[in-house]
Amino acid sequence: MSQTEQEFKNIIAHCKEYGFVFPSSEIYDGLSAVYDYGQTGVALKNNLKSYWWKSMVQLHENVVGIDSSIFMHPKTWKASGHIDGFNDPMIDNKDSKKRYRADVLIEEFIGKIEAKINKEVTKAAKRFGDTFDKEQFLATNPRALDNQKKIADINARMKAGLDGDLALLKTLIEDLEIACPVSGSKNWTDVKQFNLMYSTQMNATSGEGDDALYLRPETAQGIFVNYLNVQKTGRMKIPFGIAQIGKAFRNEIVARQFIIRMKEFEQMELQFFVRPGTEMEVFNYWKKNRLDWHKNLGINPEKYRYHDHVKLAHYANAAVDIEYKYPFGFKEVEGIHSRTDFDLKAHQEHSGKKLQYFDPELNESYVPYVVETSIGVDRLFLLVMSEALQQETLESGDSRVVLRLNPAIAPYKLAVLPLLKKDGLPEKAREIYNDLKFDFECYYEEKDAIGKRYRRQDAIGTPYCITIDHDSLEDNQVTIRDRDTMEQKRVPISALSTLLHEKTDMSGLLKRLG
RNA sequence: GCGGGAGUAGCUCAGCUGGUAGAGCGACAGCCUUCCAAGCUGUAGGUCGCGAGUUCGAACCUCGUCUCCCGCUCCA
Repeated sequence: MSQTEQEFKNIIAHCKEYGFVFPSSEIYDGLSAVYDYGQTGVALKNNLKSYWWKSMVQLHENVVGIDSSIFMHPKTWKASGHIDGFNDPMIDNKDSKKRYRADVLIEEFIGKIEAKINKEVTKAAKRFGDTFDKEQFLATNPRALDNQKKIADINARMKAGLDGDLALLKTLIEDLEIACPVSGSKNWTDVKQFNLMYSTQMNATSGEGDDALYLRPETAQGIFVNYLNVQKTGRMKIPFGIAQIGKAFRNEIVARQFIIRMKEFEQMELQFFVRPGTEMEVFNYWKKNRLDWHKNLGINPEKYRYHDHVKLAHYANAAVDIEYKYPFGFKEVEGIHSRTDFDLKAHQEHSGKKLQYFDPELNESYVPYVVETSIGVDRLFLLVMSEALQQETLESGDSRVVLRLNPAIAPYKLAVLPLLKKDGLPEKAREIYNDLKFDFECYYEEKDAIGKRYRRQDAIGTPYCITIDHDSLEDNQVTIRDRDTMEQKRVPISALSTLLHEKTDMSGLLKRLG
């Protein structure tokens, strides 16, 4: 096993052992590509979400948040293109074990016939010279006519297949004698429909038909359909943004690599509405802003890179990914897309409702352009764990495992530890705990030797431990121990609150964003 | 879905050519301890993934099945 594989396994093991992430329904052997967050995991995750939400909504006066439903009107997904784009008929070649989209195979075949026709046209054009009339040639040449008829036939049959009967697609592929580009064989499996969206139904009594509902495959559409509601009720002026954090569901054919690709996952998305023509400027703003946000967490900047999309999705005119170097290589953690007016226009058409904005400066109405930033919470979580989890060797020769989380996102801000479990130390410690718990996530622990307790806190990333000893009873001071340096110093109990606020508050992290 | 690997205590694993389960760490309770995984005593926890078969007898052999991990498409 390579070192990076080992590193990755360590992270997964650590996540489970210290209550960050568990396989879903583990007592039933787990559920593939579904995970649960445990007691420490949920705290870290909530803090990450809070960091994002505050940096978006609280720090931008022209950004507001919403929380839309997972269920949406079925037409939403028709408009967004997910019905067409997320339902693929797939076919496997039994020899090469490769999987193809059946419609793509057939379209490639059609492409070949079209190439033949074009060849004929070029040949004829050469022969006839200037007098050549392409339209007339196509309408009269027997071979060209024959090929055009073939294409029409294939298209008709493919449409019939795509509209319902998948067996027709297989027959078509067999009739056309399409071979696998890899193995060259014509040994195909049956065509199967892969629905990347999970479906359920609206009514308790029926199972199909017009009642079909989908679990949203992205949170973005919930923002688009609410764009006018928010704009009007919030009296928002372009440019403005709507932020949302929520679950999304995708039935990935291959979903793996721990929480990198899950069937149920969480997204944090901002859709930013702008005047057409200004989108690139805004795109570049968010491109920089988002990477700065990541770096501000204290993540090694060298582990980040941008990945500009060359091939753009149908809805985008610019796209960039922020990638992080996970133990198994660079992977996308966040995407920034300039989506043009694709989504709003589509919803306008499908709903029949105008989704325009009247721009008082221009004195005209238009459908705004959208710049989106979309980050996977779970990927961010794994990123942070990968970055923070460190094993270090101490001067004494011992090793310790320490989770160097930024204090603002750590599950616990401090642990309150009586040095001994007697002589009134626990009572004094409880007193301090009960005082601080209103402002900070505190962990109280009196079992085992103090060193052991320190290490346990290191493993879950608690930035500070305070220890109450006999002197504390007299002088009202405690020892505060720093997770990263392991240094200790004596501070008055009365000074703890101020010190901890300063070191662990989210506002400190946000202020550094500027 | 296909190919490859693997399922034994909370974790890491041992368990020989079949004789009804062990270690280390961890957990819990107690004792002792004045600051970095110390020591001592005790306790809990496993129908060996599940189901059949072979056998006097299966963690081990055979078949089936489930799940996880790694590769093949796409993406947050």
